Amino acid sequence: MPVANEIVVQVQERVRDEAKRRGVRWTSQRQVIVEQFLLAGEHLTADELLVRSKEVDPAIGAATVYRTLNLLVEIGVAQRVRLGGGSASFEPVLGRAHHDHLICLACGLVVEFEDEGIEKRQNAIAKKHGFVLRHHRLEMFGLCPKCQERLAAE
Amino acid sequence: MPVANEIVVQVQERVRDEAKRRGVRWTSQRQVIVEQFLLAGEHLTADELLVRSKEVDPAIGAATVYRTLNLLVEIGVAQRVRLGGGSASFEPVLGRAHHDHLICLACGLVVEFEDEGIEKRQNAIAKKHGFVLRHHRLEMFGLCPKCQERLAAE
DNA sequence: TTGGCTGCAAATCTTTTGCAGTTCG
DNA sequence: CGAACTGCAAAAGATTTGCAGCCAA
Repeated sequence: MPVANEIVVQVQERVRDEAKRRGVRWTSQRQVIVEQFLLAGEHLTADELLVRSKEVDPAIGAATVYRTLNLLVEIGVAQRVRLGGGSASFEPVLGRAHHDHLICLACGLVVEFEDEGIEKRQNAIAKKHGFVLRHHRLEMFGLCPKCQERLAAE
Repeated sequence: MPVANEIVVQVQERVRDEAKRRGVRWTSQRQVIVEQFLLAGEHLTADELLVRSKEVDPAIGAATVYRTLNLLVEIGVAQRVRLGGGSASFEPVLGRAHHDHLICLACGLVVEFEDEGIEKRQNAIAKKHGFVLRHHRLEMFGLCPKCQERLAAE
Protein backbone atom coordinates (compact mmCIF):
# COMPACT_ATOMS: atom_id res chain seq x y z
CA MET A 1 0.00 0.00 0.00
CA PRO A 2 1.45 3.38 -0.94
CA VAL A 3 2.47 5.76 1.80
CA ALA A 4 -0.02 8.36 0.60
CA ASN A 5 -2.92 6.10 1.51
CA GLU A 6 -1.69 5.67 5.03
CA ILE A 7 -1.67 9.39 5.49
CA VAL A 8 -5.18 9.58 4.09
CA VAL A 9 -6.38 6.97 6.56
CA GLN A 10 -4.70 8.74 9.46
CA VAL A 11 -6.14 12.12 8.62
CA GLN A 12 -9.52 10.65 7.93
CA GLU A 13 -9.55 9.08 11.36
CA ARG A 14 -8.62 12.37 12.88
CA VAL A 15 -11.49 14.03 11.03
CA ARG A 16 -13.96 11.38 12.11
CA ASP A 17 -12.88 11.69 15.74
CA GLU A 18 -13.12 15.44 15.62
CA ALA A 19 -16.57 15.13 14.09
CA LYS A 20 -17.69 12.74 16.80
CA ARG A 21 -16.36 15.04 19.50
CA ARG A 22 -18.56 17.76 18.11
CA GLY A 23 -21.62 15.54 17.93
CA VAL A 24 -21.46 15.49 14.13
CA ARG A 25 -22.58 12.30 12.42
CA TRP A 26 -20.34 10.25 10.20
CA THR A 27 -22.25 9.17 7.10
CA SER A 28 -21.21 7.14 4.09
CA GLN A 29 -21.38 10.25 1.94
CA ARG A 30 -19.01 12.12 4.21
CA GLN A 31 -16.72 9.14 4.20
CA VAL A 32 -16.55 9.20 0.41
CA ILE A 33 -16.22 12.96 0.10
CA VAL A 34 -13.50 13.29 2.74
CA GLU A 35 -11.63 10.36 1.24
CA GLN A 36 -11.69 11.84 -2.24
CA PHE A 37 -10.74 15.22 -0.86
CA LEU A 38 -7.69 13.84 0.90
CA LEU A 39 -6.71 11.52 -1.94
CA ALA A 40 -6.72 14.38 -4.43
CA GLY A 41 -3.75 15.93 -2.65
CA GLU A 42 -3.98 18.90 -4.98
CA HIS A 43 -6.22 21.84 -4.32
CA LEU A 44 -9.61 21.36 -5.94
CA THR A 45 -12.95 23.09 -6.32
CA ALA A 46 -16.26 21.98 -4.86
CA ASP A 47 -17.35 20.93 -8.31
CA GLU A 48 -14.23 18.89 -8.98
CA LEU A 49 -14.74 17.17 -5.67
CA LEU A 50 -18.35 16.48 -6.58
CA VAL A 51 -17.28 14.79 -9.82
CA ARG A 52 -14.75 12.58 -8.03
CA SER A 53 -17.22 11.70 -5.33
CA LYS A 54 -19.91 10.82 -7.85
CA GLU A 55 -17.51 8.33 -9.41
CA VAL A 56 -17.63 6.44 -6.14
CA ASP A 57 -21.27 7.08 -5.27
CA PRO A 58 -23.30 8.64 -8.10
CA ALA A 59 -26.13 9.52 -5.72
CA ILE A 60 -24.10 12.17 -3.92
CA GLY A 61 -25.45 15.68 -4.47
CA ALA A 62 -23.69 19.01 -4.78
CA ALA A 63 -25.28 20.35 -1.60
CA THR A 64 -23.69 17.60 0.44
CA VAL A 65 -20.27 18.34 -0.97
CA TYR A 66 -20.64 22.01 -0.08
CA ARG A 67 -21.95 21.16 3.37
CA THR A 68 -19.07 18.76 3.96
CA LEU A 69 -16.46 21.21 2.76
CA ASN A 70 -17.83 23.88 5.07
CA LEU A 71 -17.69 21.37 7.87
CA LEU A 72 -14.06 20.57 7.08
CA VAL A 73 -13.15 24.23 7.04
CA GLU A 74 -14.92 24.76 10.34
CA ILE A 75 -13.12 21.81 11.91
CA GLY A 76 -9.88 23.22 10.55
CA VAL A 77 -8.98 20.32 8.27
CA ALA A 78 -9.56 22.15 5.00
CA GLN A 79 -8.71 25.62 3.86
CA ARG A 80 -10.28 27.87 1.26
CA VAL A 81 -7.85 29.32 -1.24
CA ARG A 82 -8.44 31.64 -4.15
CA LEU A 83 -6.54 30.85 -7.27
CA GLY A 84 -8.40 33.23 -9.54
CA GLY A 85 -11.36 32.22 -11.65
CA GLY A 86 -14.91 32.17 -10.42
CA SER A 87 -15.03 29.49 -7.78
CA ALA A 88 -13.13 28.85 -4.58
CA SER A 89 -10.63 26.02 -4.24
CA PHE A 90 -10.07 23.94 -1.14
CA GLU A 91 -7.11 22.00 0.10
CA PRO A 92 -6.23 19.86 3.12
CA VAL A 93 -4.50 21.60 6.01
CA LEU A 94 -3.17 18.36 7.46
CA GLY A 95 -1.34 15.47 5.94
CA ARG A 96 1.24 17.53 4.15
CA ALA A 97 3.31 20.58 4.92
CA HIS A 98 1.71 23.95 4.56
CA HIS A 99 2.41 25.63 1.28
CA ASP A 100 1.61 28.84 -0.57
CA HIS A 101 0.94 29.62 -4.20
CA LEU A 102 2.68 31.32 -7.06
CA ILE A 103 0.22 31.88 -9.90
CA CYS A 104 0.85 32.83 -13.53
CA LEU A 105 -1.50 35.57 -14.69
CA ALA A 106 -1.13 34.56 -18.32
CA CYS A 107 -1.49 30.78 -18.38
CA GLY A 108 -2.91 30.02 -14.95
CA LEU A 109 -0.02 27.77 -13.90
CA VAL A 110 0.03 27.24 -10.14
CA VAL A 111 3.35 26.55 -8.42
CA GLU A 112 3.22 25.46 -4.81
CA PHE A 113 6.05 26.32 -2.47
CA GLU A 114 6.96 26.27 1.18
CA ASP A 115 9.07 28.82 2.96
CA GLU A 116 10.08 28.62 6.56
CA GLY A 117 11.21 32.23 6.68
CA ILE A 118 7.86 33.63 5.67
CA GLU A 119 6.02 31.48 8.18
CA LYS A 120 8.25 32.71 10.99
CA ARG A 121 7.83 36.31 9.99
CA GLN A 122 4.07 35.88 9.95
CA ASN A 123 4.01 34.51 13.43
CA ALA A 124 6.02 37.47 14.63
CA ILE A 125 3.57 39.90 13.03
CA ALA A 126 0.57 38.12 14.50
CA LYS A 127 2.11 38.21 17.94
CA LYS A 128 2.83 41.91 17.59
CA HIS A 129 -0.87 42.56 17.05
CA GLY A 130 -1.90 40.19 19.82
CA PHE A 131 -3.50 37.70 17.42
CA VAL A 132 -3.52 33.93 17.83
CA LEU A 133 -2.97 32.61 14.32
CA ARG A 134 -5.09 29.80 12.93
CA HIS A 135 -4.02 29.76 9.33
CA HIS A 136 -3.11 32.04 6.47
CA ARG A 137 -2.95 32.15 2.74
CA LEU A 138 -0.39 33.77 0.55
CA GLU A 139 -0.91 34.06 -3.15
CA MET A 140 1.65 35.67 -5.41
CA PHE A 141 0.68 36.64 -8.95
CA GLY A 142 3.02 37.22 -11.85
CA LEU A 143 4.32 35.74 -15.07
CA CYS A 144 5.93 32.32 -15.29
CA PRO A 145 9.17 31.89 -17.26
CA LYS A 146 7.43 30.45 -20.33
CA CYS A 147 4.88 33.23 -20.56
CA GLN A 148 7.58 35.87 -20.13
CA GLU A 149 9.38 34.37 -23.10
CA ARG A 150 6.24 34.01 -25.15
CA LEU A 151 5.10 37.57 -24.47
CA ALA A 152 8.54 38.98 -25.18
CA ALA A 153 8.58 37.23 -28.56
CA GLU A 154 5.29 38.79 -29.64
CA MET B 1 -7.49 71.02 0.81
CA PRO B 2 -6.51 67.91 2.74
CA VAL B 3 -3.48 65.94 1.64
CA ALA B 4 -5.57 62.87 0.94
CA ASN B 5 -7.43 64.66 -1.81
CA GLU B 6 -4.24 65.60 -3.57
CA ILE B 7 -3.24 61.98 -3.67
CA VAL B 8 -6.64 61.08 -5.07
CA VAL B 9 -6.27 63.66 -7.81
CA GLN B 10 -2.78 62.45 -8.67
CA VAL B 11 -3.74 58.82 -8.86
CA GLN B 12 -6.87 59.63 -10.77
CA GLU B 13 -4.83 61.48 -13.35
CA ARG B 14 -2.53 58.54 -13.65
CA VAL B 15 -5.52 56.25 -14.18
CA ARG B 16 -7.00 58.54 -16.81
CA ASP B 17 -3.68 58.74 -18.66
CA GLU B 18 -3.25 54.99 -18.53
CA ALA B 19 -6.80 54.61 -19.84
CA LYS B 20 -6.15 57.02 -22.67
CA ARG B 21 -2.94 55.23 -23.59
CA ARG B 22 -4.98 52.05 -23.97
CA GLY B 23 -7.65 53.73 -26.05
CA VAL B 24 -10.14 53.43 -23.22
CA ARG B 25 -12.67 56.25 -22.92
CA TRP B 26 -13.00 58.42 -19.89
CA THR B 27 -16.67 58.93 -19.03
CA SER B 28 -18.38 60.85 -16.26
CA GLN B 29 -19.40 57.57 -14.63
CA ARG B 30 -15.84 56.31 -14.54
CA GLN B 31 -14.76 59.62 -13.12
CA VAL B 32 -17.25 59.26 -10.25
CA ILE B 33 -16.55 55.59 -9.60
CA VAL B 34 -12.76 55.94 -9.61
CA GLU B 35 -12.99 59.00 -7.40
CA GLN B 36 -15.16 57.23 -4.86
CA PHE B 37 -12.95 54.19 -5.01
CA LEU B 38 -9.82 56.20 -4.26
CA LEU B 39 -11.49 58.39 -1.66
CA ALA B 40 -12.68 55.37 0.29
CA GLY B 41 -9.09 54.50 1.13
CA GLU B 42 -10.32 51.35 2.80
CA HIS B 43 -10.92 48.13 0.93
CA LEU B 44 -14.52 47.92 -0.24
CA THR B 45 -16.84 45.62 -2.18
CA ALA B 46 -18.38 46.31 -5.56
CA ASP B 47 -21.70 46.86 -3.88
CA GLU B 48 -20.31 49.33 -1.35
CA LEU B 49 -18.70 51.22 -4.19
CA LEU B 50 -22.01 51.22 -6.05
CA VAL B 51 -23.78 52.77 -3.07
CA ARG B 52 -21.16 55.50 -2.73
CA SER B 53 -21.21 56.21 -6.45
CA LYS B 54 -25.00 56.40 -6.51
CA GLU B 55 -24.82 59.12 -3.87
CA VAL B 56 -22.99 61.24 -6.41
CA ASP B 57 -24.85 60.09 -9.51
CA PRO B 58 -27.94 57.97 -8.80
CA ALA B 59 -28.16 56.85 -12.42
CA ILE B 60 -25.01 54.73 -12.18
CA GLY B 61 -25.70 51.01 -12.51
CA ALA B 62 -24.09 48.00 -10.92
CA ALA B 63 -22.79 46.71 -14.24
CA THR B 64 -20.76 49.86 -14.76
CA VAL B 65 -19.19 49.56 -11.33
CA TYR B 66 -18.17 45.97 -12.04
CA ARG B 67 -16.89 46.89 -15.47
CA THR B 68 -14.88 49.76 -14.04
CA LEU B 69 -13.42 47.67 -11.24
CA ASN B 70 -12.33 45.01 -13.71
CA LEU B 71 -10.75 47.74 -15.78
CA LEU B 72 -8.87 49.06 -12.76
CA VAL B 73 -7.61 45.60 -11.91
CA GLU B 74 -6.50 45.09 -15.49
CA ILE B 75 -4.68 48.40 -15.56
CA GLY B 76 -3.06 47.44 -12.26
CA VAL B 77 -4.50 50.24 -10.16
CA ALA B 78 -6.82 48.07 -8.08
CA GLN B 79 -6.40 44.69 -6.50
CA ARG B 80 -8.90 42.01 -5.56
CA VAL B 81 -8.66 40.78 -2.00
CA ARG B 82 -10.66 38.16 -0.20
CA LEU B 83 -11.60 38.95 3.34
CA GLY B 84 -14.00 36.09 3.79
CA GLY B 85 -17.71 36.34 3.22
CA GLY B 86 -19.36 35.98 -0.13
CA SER B 87 -18.15 38.88 -2.22
CA ALA B 88 -14.75 40.12 -3.26
CA SER B 89 -13.24 43.32 -1.92
CA PHE B 90 -11.09 45.70 -3.89
CA GLU B 91 -8.49 48.20 -2.87
CA PRO B 92 -6.18 50.71 -4.54
CA VAL B 93 -2.67 49.53 -5.36
CA LEU B 94 -1.30 53.05 -5.70
CA GLY B 95 -1.52 56.07 -3.46
CA ARG B 96 -0.52 54.24 -0.35
CA ALA B 97 2.01 51.62 0.65
CA HIS B 98 1.18 48.00 0.03
CA HIS B 99 -0.28 46.24 2.99
CA ASP B 100 -1.56 42.83 3.99
CA HIS B 101 -4.40 41.71 6.23
CA LEU B 102 -4.82 40.11 9.61
CA ILE B 103 -8.41 38.96 10.04
CA CYS B 104 -10.27 37.87 13.16
CA LEU B 105 -12.28 34.70 12.57
CA ALA B 106 -14.68 35.50 15.42
CA CYS B 107 -15.60 39.17 14.96
CA GLY B 108 -14.38 39.91 11.45
CA LEU B 109 -11.99 42.67 12.53
CA VAL B 110 -9.48 43.47 9.79
CA VAL B 111 -6.06 44.81 10.75
CA GLU B 112 -3.87 46.12 7.97
CA PHE B 113 -0.12 45.90 8.25
CA GLU B 114 3.01 46.36 6.21
CA ASP B 115 6.16 44.32 6.51
CA GLU B 116 9.30 44.93 4.55
CA GLY B 117 10.78 41.57 5.48
CA ILE B 118 7.94 39.58 4.01
CA GLU B 119 7.99 41.54 0.79
CA LYS B 120 11.70 40.89 0.35
CA ARG B 121 11.31 37.21 1.02
CA GLN B 122 8.52 36.99 -1.52
CA ASN B 123 10.63 38.57 -4.21
CA ALA B 124 13.38 36.07 -3.50
CA ILE B 125 10.96 33.16 -3.85
CA ALA B 126 9.53 34.51 -7.09
CA LYS B 127 12.99 34.89 -8.53
CA LYS B 128 13.87 31.35 -7.52
CA HIS B 129 10.98 30.07 -9.63
CA GLY B 130 11.74 32.43 -12.50
CA PHE B 131 8.55 34.42 -12.02
CA VAL B 132 8.18 38.14 -12.59
CA LEU B 133 5.96 39.31 -9.76
CA ARG B 134 3.02 41.62 -10.40
CA HIS B 135 1.33 41.61 -7.03
CA HIS B 136 0.40 39.35 -4.17
CA ARG B 137 -2.01 39.02 -1.33
CA LEU B 138 -1.40 37.71 2.12
CA GLU B 139 -4.24 37.11 4.49
CA MET B 140 -3.70 35.78 7.99
CA PHE B 141 -6.63 34.42 9.97
CA GLY B 142 -6.85 34.04 13.71
CA LEU B 143 -8.37 35.47 16.85
CA CYS B 144 -7.96 39.10 17.89
CA PRO B 145 -7.06 39.92 21.52
CA LYS B 146 -10.63 40.85 22.45
CA CYS B 147 -12.16 37.68 21.08
CA GLN B 148 -9.49 35.55 22.78
CA GLU B 149 -10.49 37.12 26.07
CA ARG B 150 -14.20 36.81 25.40
CA LEU B 151 -13.93 33.17 24.35
CA ALA B 152 -11.74 32.29 27.31
CA ALA B 153 -14.31 33.77 29.68
CA GLU B 154 -17.12 31.61 28.31
C1' DT C 1 -36.79 6.19 18.18
C1' DT C 2 -35.30 10.63 16.55
C1' DG C 3 -32.63 14.45 15.47
C1' DG C 4 -29.19 15.09 12.19
C1' DC C 5 -28.22 14.25 7.31
C1' DT C 6 -29.37 13.66 2.36
C1' DG C 7 -30.87 14.74 -2.40
C1' DC C 8 -33.53 17.60 -4.97
C1' DA C 9 -35.13 21.77 -6.45
C1' DA C 10 -35.82 26.35 -5.53
C1' DA C 11 -33.82 30.44 -3.72
C1' DT C 12 -29.89 33.67 -3.05
C1' DC C 13 -26.15 36.20 -4.16
C1' DT C 14 -22.51 37.93 -6.90
C1' DT C 15 -20.89 38.97 -11.29
C1' DT C 16 -21.30 38.97 -16.36
C1' DT C 17 -23.56 39.78 -20.72
C1' DG C 18 -26.93 41.13 -24.62
C1' DC C 19 -29.18 44.92 -26.32
C1' DA C 20 -30.87 49.38 -27.66
C1' DG C 21 -29.91 53.89 -26.83
C1' DT C 22 -26.20 57.50 -25.60
C1' DT C 23 -21.83 59.82 -25.72
C1' DC C 24 -16.85 60.62 -26.14
C1' DG C 25 -13.25 61.74 -29.33
C1' DC D 1 -19.94 60.07 -37.52
C1' DG D 2 -18.67 55.64 -35.31
C1' DA D 3 -16.89 52.89 -31.89
C1' DA D 4 -17.00 52.50 -27.09
C1' DC D 5 -19.86 53.03 -23.08
C1' DT D 6 -24.17 52.93 -20.26
C1' DG D 7 -28.33 51.19 -17.77
C1' DC D 8 -31.44 47.71 -17.58
C1' DA D 9 -32.83 43.28 -17.36
C1' DA D 10 -31.80 38.71 -18.19
C1' DA D 11 -28.31 35.21 -17.81
C1' DA D 12 -24.82 32.67 -15.72
C1' DG D 13 -22.34 30.60 -11.96
C1' DA D 14 -21.54 29.46 -7.31
C1' DT D 15 -23.32 28.45 -2.98
C1' DT D 16 -27.08 28.02 0.37
C1' DT D 17 -31.54 26.62 2.04
C1' DG D 18 -36.37 24.46 2.64
C1' DC D 19 -38.40 20.22 2.75
C1' DA D 20 -39.80 15.40 2.93
C1' DG D 21 -37.76 11.12 3.46
C1' DC D 22 -33.77 8.42 5.37
C1' DC D 23 -30.45 6.59 8.62
C1' DA D 24 -26.67 6.66 12.22
C1' DA D 25 -26.40 6.53 17.16
